[in-house]
Amino acid sequence: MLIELQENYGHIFEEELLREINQVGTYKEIPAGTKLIEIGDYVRSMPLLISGAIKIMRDDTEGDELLLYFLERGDTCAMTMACCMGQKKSEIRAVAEKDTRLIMIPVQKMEEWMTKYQTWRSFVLESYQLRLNEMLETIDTIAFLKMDERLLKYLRDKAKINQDDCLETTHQQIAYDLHTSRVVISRLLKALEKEGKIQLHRNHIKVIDL
Amino acid sequence: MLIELQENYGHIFEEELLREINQVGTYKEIPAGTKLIEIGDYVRSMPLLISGAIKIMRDDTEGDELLLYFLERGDTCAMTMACCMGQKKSEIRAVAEKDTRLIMIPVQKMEEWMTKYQTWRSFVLESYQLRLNEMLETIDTIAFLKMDERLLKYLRDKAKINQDDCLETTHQQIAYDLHTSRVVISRLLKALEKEGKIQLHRNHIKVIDL
DNA sequence: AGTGCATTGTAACTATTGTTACTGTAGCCG
DNA sequence: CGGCTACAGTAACAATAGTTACAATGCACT
Repeated sequence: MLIELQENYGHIFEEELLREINQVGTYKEIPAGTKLIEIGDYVRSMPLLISGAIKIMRDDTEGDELLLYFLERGDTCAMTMACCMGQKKSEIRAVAEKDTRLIMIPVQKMEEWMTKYQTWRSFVLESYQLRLNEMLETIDTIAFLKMDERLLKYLRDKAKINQDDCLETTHQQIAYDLHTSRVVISRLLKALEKEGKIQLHRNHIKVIDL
Repeated sequence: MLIELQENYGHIFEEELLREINQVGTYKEIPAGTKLIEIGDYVRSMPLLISGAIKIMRDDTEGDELLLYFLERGDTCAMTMACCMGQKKSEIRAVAEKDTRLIMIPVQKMEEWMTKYQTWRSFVLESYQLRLNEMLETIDTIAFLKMDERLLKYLRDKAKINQDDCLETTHQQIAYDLHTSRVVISRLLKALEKEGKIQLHRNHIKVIDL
């Protein structure tokens, strides 16, 4: 674990903090599709991502859901921090988008380090800033874009996160992420295929030119 | 200024910090309607609200705009902090919703205090958490609610913020805040009036029962 | 090979929201 | 007073998104 820590966080944390993380953190390998946090969960530790990607979703009580953003290597979940510190229930759902490796840090430590390490403070603050900006971008997307543009952006983002032109997903899954219906997605995907931007197959979509 | 500081922030900040704020902060009275921050501005100080309310808007380059949330007494603007710390341009626009009194703190101090005062650290972190949750609520609203429900929520929020059943605004202004067209708002307001929930007048709306 | 299920394609229709266009009216100002 | 402007009411229509219903196809499993 120490080597992976060095590689991914060596440039931002000092030696001593890295050693502490190594001591109290729990290394985990998460297979794609695993649910990490459910809405209403009490969260007692925060993740530091080593590799892979995590999808953060918002759900409401009616079964509506919506993709908020992805977390990647070097990211942590500001929402989770907010929950930990505030002793609140989680407002979001987290699902591994790909096979993911991460280190879990217990809440107590993360508060302790806030006083102890300048670099940790900066990291936490910067994470909040990043997340606020991601949330802004999400708001832009749903407020200002039409469904066809949102779908395009979704496909682009997904291809980038997975570093793969071939997206393994179903129309229904996309519909859930964008909070619309399967039929609408099928319709728009078909239009994109006719424009030559993608190729549709069962259970996967090949990105040609977005 | 010290008295107002005591009243509004006395219970969260220690004496010494209050004195420092009193020294370096600039007290300002802002009349309703004043534009505080425009998108693209470089921000070099953060506000601590004493009284009144500030409306935070998101704009894009096409002239689209959308109300994000209101700031009230005891609040500060996490977006602004994010800008200050990151030396970035503002992503949002801030306009005084009512006559507002606030204290402006220069960036350098706010960073210095992060190391020096435990209470300041907590305040900053808590502000980020509050703002993240406001953003989540905003996302819920635009993603899951229809325009008539969004309008209802808007009227409720506005009445609460202004502590007044009589909202001084125009249909066009509401349309801007909700990012839709004036005609749509007029239509929906008329429906609410028929349901007996509001009374429409020129330049103001009387809230009866929401 | 045949059954069953998940996935996709498509048509037809409805609902919601956005647009255009025109009218009326209140209030301000010369 | 007359004219200007901002605000509000409304109809008619267009565009977008959501819904229902059903057919077709691919794949896993027996």
